[in-house]
Amino acid sequence: MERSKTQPYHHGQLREALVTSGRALLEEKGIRGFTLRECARRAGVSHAAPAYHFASIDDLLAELAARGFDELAAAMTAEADRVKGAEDAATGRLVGQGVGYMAFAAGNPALFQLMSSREANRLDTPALAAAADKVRSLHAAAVEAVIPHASGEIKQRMADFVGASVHGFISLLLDGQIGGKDSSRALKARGLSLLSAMAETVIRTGG
Amino acid sequence: MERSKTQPYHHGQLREALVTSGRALLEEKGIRGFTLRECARRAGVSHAAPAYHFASIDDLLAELAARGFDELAAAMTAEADRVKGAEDAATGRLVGQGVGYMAFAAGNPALFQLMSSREANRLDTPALAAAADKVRSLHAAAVEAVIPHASGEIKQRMADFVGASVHGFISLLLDGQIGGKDSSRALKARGLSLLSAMAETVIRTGG
DNA sequence: ACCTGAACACCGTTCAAGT
DNA sequence: ACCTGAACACCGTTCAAGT
Repeated sequence: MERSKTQPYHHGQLREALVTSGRALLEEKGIRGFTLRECARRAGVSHAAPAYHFASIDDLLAELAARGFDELAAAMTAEADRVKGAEDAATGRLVGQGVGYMAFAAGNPALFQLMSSREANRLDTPALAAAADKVRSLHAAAVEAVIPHASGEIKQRMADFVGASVHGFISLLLDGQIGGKDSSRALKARGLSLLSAMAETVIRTGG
Repeated sequence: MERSKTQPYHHGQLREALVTSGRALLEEKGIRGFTLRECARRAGVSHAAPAYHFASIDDLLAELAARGFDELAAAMTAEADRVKGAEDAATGRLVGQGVGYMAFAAGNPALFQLMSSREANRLDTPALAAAADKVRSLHAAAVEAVIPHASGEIKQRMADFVGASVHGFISLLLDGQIGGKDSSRALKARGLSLLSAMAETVIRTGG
């Protein structure tokens, strides 16, 4: 196979290129349509090339999931920072993080589903575990700030509650099990309504 | 290929046999390890045989998901009936349905994940849509009974809330994102605690 | 009508060989 | 060190042929 100067034998950035093409492919085709050979094709290399950078297809998926959790945590923090200055700062952050969580999931539905799948969890690389943990601690910290004087047990149960409400709502929405024919605006309102009911429960239970 | 009398050329019950072997395979290997050829193998037929009963592998998965929703609805109803006679009957049913939901998911994790996946939703057969709708209406009916005098909007939002809390908690638990090292008993307690906080929120918001 | 076996175009992974 | 091309054992789907 002949090669031009713009297509050297060594790619140089193949790992990153595979992550990029993989992420796009995941959103296009979904988890069941995701193939390593197509990732390689889009990165312009042979189907055997990825093996040097990823031990297996699951290894690439784990990397995508880990980066997804990093982005999710960043989206939560960014949205919480954006809305600070509302009535109660702590409650604002709790709700803001929920908004950031939902916005990330809505913008990256297939990646989010991968992150929420048992297969992603099964092959837990340290990077994946650490990234997922970051998201949990953000929820816990926001709850802590809202109900600082509650018992540890109450705090943990409210963290469960917050994580479950936020994750459950956006998951059901993306699966099409909530609000089939509602407009995007109406769905956002339903999401915000849920987050505010959630925040009230935290305040009432822990205060 | 020679054939004994116990292995006739025509299977007779192949559709049901494929559903049975498919469901077992799904739980064993997970969604990514699920193959039509292995289903056929376990049912004792050639790999081409399933094509007569299911148009594609997605068609079989849709059937598994639809039956899963039927079972899920039955599990919710059964558990709600079992606990009736508690303090408040309506609240007991609301919580009981949540317990039934979580128990089904915990007992059939891979099937539950399939039911909660975008791919299951994408190829929406009428049977699948109807079965999924049943679960939603059970949540809605339980909320209705707890807060009969609330507005339609409040009722819908509380139904969102109930669906999200229950689904989110068990999903995060099965993904390993909640209570990694907790015992089974401790996890059940956390689930019940979440359900009771959820019920209180419904009563307070809608009453 | 229902099922088989061969065929086709895929797939993940491995590995000698190339650069 | 990084990548290729061939090879292997799979896979979903199709289709002529068998019962």
